[in-house]
Amino acid sequence: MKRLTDPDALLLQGAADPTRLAILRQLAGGERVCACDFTACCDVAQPTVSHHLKVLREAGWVRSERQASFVYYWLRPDAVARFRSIAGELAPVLGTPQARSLPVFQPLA
Amino acid sequence: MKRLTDPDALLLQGAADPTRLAILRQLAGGERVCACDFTACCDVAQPTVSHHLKVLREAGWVRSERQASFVYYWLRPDAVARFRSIAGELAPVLGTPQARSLPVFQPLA
DNA sequence: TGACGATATCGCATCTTGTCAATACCATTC
DNA sequence: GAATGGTATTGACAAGATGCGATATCGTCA
Repeated sequence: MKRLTDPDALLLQGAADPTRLAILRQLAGGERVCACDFTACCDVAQPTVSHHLKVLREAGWVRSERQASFVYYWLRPDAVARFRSIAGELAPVLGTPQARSLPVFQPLA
Repeated sequence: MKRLTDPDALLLQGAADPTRLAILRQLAGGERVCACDFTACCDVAQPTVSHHLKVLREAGWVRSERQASFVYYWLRPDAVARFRSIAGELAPVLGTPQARSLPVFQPLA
């Protein structure tokens, strides 16, 4: 398989899994979420959650911090910004109604 | 692997490859691009390009049309809109103007 | 210190993906 | 029809991804 040297592809690969996307969505509010709270929503075992969190960390999506015996995760704003930037790059027709109504990053409009 | 029943995860999976991301970027202008033009930019063999184009089509990213002996591909605006919508979902509070001045995204930093 | 709960890592089985050579398919031209 | 050039499909393989049980590690509390 081709090496994922492109950090953008790595970022996208990080989000391109149902479990990880669910994790990201649960983090989308901006608050810190305990690792123990992902096990419920994702319907996978604890080691699997831990694995996906590691993938997300290595892809640059999240940071984590230990507090007592719990580990809290939160979204990295720069990762979200990069993701929105990629979305902006791919926009061919900037005049589509959907695109205009979205609160997205528009470089130099 | 968990089934990619989530169409959003499928869309992200479609873009989560260096070759496919390069293809998408080449289509970002909005014009139709001949399949023969991807072989050069992507540094992969012709069957590989054809395979990736099929993946992109099945993920909903592109449409294609045959003209004479050439096949032209173009981006689906609704796919781009959906992608930007996902980006919007993931954005926490994240002040928009800040996104433009963020340093280069470094996953492992 | 020992027990306990939360999280990470290891090891393994299984499935999926990326790649290309060979080949088939399609449209055009001779 | 035969030849040609562009594109898609097939088949095979290596590498990677996903999942979980078992186990290790970490922090807290008694």
